[in-house]
Amino acid sequence: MLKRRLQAFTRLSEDDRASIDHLSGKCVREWGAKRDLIHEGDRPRSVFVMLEGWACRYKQLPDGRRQIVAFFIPGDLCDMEIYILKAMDHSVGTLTNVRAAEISHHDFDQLMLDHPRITQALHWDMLVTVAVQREWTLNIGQRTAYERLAHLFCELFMRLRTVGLANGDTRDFPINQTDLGDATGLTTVHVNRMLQDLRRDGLIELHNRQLRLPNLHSLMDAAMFTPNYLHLDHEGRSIDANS
Amino acid sequence: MLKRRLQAFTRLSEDDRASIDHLSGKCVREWGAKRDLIHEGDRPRSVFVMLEGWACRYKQLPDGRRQIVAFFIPGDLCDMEIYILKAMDHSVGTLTNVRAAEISHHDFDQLMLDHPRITQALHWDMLVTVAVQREWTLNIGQRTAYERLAHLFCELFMRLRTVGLANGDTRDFPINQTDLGDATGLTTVHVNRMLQDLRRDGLIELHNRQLRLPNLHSLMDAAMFTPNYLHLDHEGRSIDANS
DNA sequence: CGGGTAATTGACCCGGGTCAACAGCAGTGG
DNA sequence: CCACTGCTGTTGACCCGGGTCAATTACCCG
Repeated sequence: MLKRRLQAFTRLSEDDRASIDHLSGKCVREWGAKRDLIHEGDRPRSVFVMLEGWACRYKQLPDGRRQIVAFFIPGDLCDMEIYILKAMDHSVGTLTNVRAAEISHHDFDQLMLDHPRITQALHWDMLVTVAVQREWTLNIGQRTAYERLAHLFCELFMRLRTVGLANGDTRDFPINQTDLGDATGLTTVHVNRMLQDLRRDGLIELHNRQLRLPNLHSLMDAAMFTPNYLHLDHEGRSIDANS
Repeated sequence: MLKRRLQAFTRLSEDDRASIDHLSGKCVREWGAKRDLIHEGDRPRSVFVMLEGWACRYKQLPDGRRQIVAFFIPGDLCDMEIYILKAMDHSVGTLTNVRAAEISHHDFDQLMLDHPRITQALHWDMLVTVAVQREWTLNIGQRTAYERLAHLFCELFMRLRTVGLANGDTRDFPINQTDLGDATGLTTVHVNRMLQDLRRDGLIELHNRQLRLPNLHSLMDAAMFTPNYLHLDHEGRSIDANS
């Protein structure tokens, strides 16, 4: 999956891909839902490559208010960068059961030294991560509740496709309404109501942890979504319309 | 200023500092207030080092709603990273008159090649930028209007200090209420009212583009501000209480 | 069948938005 | 020196998107 994700940016050699596979299989661990992989204040340790399940970065205020600031889906890297820093400024927690590969800093550094194209792809990955964070700031700061949710669905829909977790116009989407609320700065109750509106308008279908977007174009319009900030317009990109 | 900022992270050699000074003086340009240095959709060009004045990154929705996603103050770098990407996903505009040094990618790459400590410091800078972006997401997503503004003041207050733009407990603060609103996801009217509340509570004094924080500790409490996400706890950090 | 999590609903409320007018003040030109 | 313009800050009246609280329903899953 990581392979797949990086190849959205650049072509990797056989050798590059083999190295990624090797590291991704070296130390695989599992977590249940709602566990912390690492907590704010901890010293950053290893790098994780998400293999299965969903996780998130989140921050919390002293009184308990919680903001999810990013979602991790399979193929995503957690915190590769952070290891220069002394302490985590946020937590990473699972949302579902998660399988992930833990990679030591040493192995990770070595990977980058040996594979310049991977290094470049990782740099791209970091830039995209920041771009997404900026888009979230816009999303929460300016869009209405209805638009925010629509936008989030568009984004995740596209991201899931680029790592191959696509099935026509539907995707596994194992996120509950509380987490959607924490990600969009809304309450569960209001998320529920807006989902109903989105359903009524024929823009989403969401049952049994399955998300179907029957009319992606209209949804994008409603969300004022443009995929430019995901920066998928690169040589290695596999352009396959809807799979 | 850039020097100063990077030295918050690591000690630079005489030579490092000289090179930064050299590049920062090489091609200095000026802009009036409310001009765009670069606009969403443009191909990223050079790197800018802010020398004087304030600028911001912002994004806009098709209907005109505008979100400032970051402030640039002297010493900040704009878009050093972006040049791998094909098109800007946001704009950079001035808020006041601005003087900045424009550095070509070539010169910039060369600087990094020749000065590993600078490279590392720039990497740190990028990580801090993302961390700030995450904090903004939390700020807008979870804090109330009053808290949001309080938090913004704390953050900028500290950042201004680390680049030496400090004068006891007061700082130049040339930002109008509209921009404060665009940065916090609030309307001008409401910003105005919350500023009045903050003044009434003795937490801020803001006249004539001068910000004084007579009781920083209480303001931080009110904002639930912790400076951890600025990651200033490094070897090179100049620990000077309040200057 | 029981217990736990997630989704849904209704009644009510409030933080913050909207709209529109007005005041203060610096700059500019006559 | 003054009228004019434009920007920024301020105020008041009113409204609405979204929050709060609390109860209820639908699902799992063992």
